[in-house]
Amino acid sequence: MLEPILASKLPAANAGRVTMPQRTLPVRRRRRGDSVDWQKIDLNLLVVFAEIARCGSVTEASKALGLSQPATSYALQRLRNTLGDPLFVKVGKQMQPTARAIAIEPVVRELLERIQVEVLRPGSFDPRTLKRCFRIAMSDIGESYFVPPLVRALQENAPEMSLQVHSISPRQLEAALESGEIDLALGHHPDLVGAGVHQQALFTSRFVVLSGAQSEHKVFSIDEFQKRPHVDVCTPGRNQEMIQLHMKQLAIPRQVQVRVSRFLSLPEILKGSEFLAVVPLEVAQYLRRVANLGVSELPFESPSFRLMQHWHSRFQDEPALKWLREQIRLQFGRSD
DNA sequence: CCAATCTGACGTAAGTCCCA
DNA sequence: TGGGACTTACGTCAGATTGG
Repeated sequence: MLEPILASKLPAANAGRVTMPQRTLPVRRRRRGDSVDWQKIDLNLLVVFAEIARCGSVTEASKALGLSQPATSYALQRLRNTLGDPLFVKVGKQMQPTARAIAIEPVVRELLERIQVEVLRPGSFDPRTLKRCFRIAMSDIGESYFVPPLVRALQENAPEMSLQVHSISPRQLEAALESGEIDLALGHHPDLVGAGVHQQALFTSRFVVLSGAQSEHKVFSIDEFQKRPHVDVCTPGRNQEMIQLHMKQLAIPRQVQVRVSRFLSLPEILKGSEFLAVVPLEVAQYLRRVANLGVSELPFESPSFRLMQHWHSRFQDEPALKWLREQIRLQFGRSD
């Protein structure tokens, strides 16, 4: 049995019932260099810890855990002895976490999550039967390019899974990946290089000129490119900024007469007009297919950019997301 | 192999503390 | 002062270990 935390051997006259000790529990301190006694640590204690931290109450935690309140309290006592810290102290009606509890809570949560995903679930993953909704962030045109092949792959291999596309500004992407609001971000996101973010390059792309008539398959001279009126697409993504900056650096002035926020606005503006638009190759190919627009090379060397898939390390090993990333790599990945 | 013993977790009952 | 919340002693039980 564990040593009782409190010196509570009672006088016989007290008939076995204890006088309550001081509120501040004299927890046995673990000395630096003490080795952990693995025989005393029990993962269930971490589950109890996480639940008390979540509820701020031993009683509420015990209800959530399906234990009696004393059993939960006893579990907390064992964890206190193991870690050498009170972990929670009663402040008013709440059990407030100590500094140590605040420090270890995210670690404990991540551990429990990983155990659930990597230890308890593996082997049970079957894309044919798993019901899951994948949440992917991409641009409007990204939706048109990435989603159709992805939906076909899902229908073929994972009929129970569904897809939700989110439009999230580049600045909020990292937080959305970290919180699990989205599972994956697809596109050109050079800023998305946070410590916890993993990435995989799918392919390299470049910019081309989109014009109103499909017959217009020529290479524009720099003069004509500059003379014709332009439509600029100002999407929240980074690649439009990149090409606009590139042309500025090359000192290629253009007459930008229209600025729009979506690629999908281009067909109606370009059709039958003199307007030109500089867009990524995949966007141009898509719009040529659906709207009979003309696609030409730029009259100067185009900068290139890489289309990637990004995800957070928290979900690096989740089987369903591993499977999804592999499907995306198979569908869109190509060595350039 | 089986009975005795040990160990540890849980529930009950009850004491204490704190706040409204 | 009563009620809610936490803690502890003690009894019980189940699983592990030990010894014949």
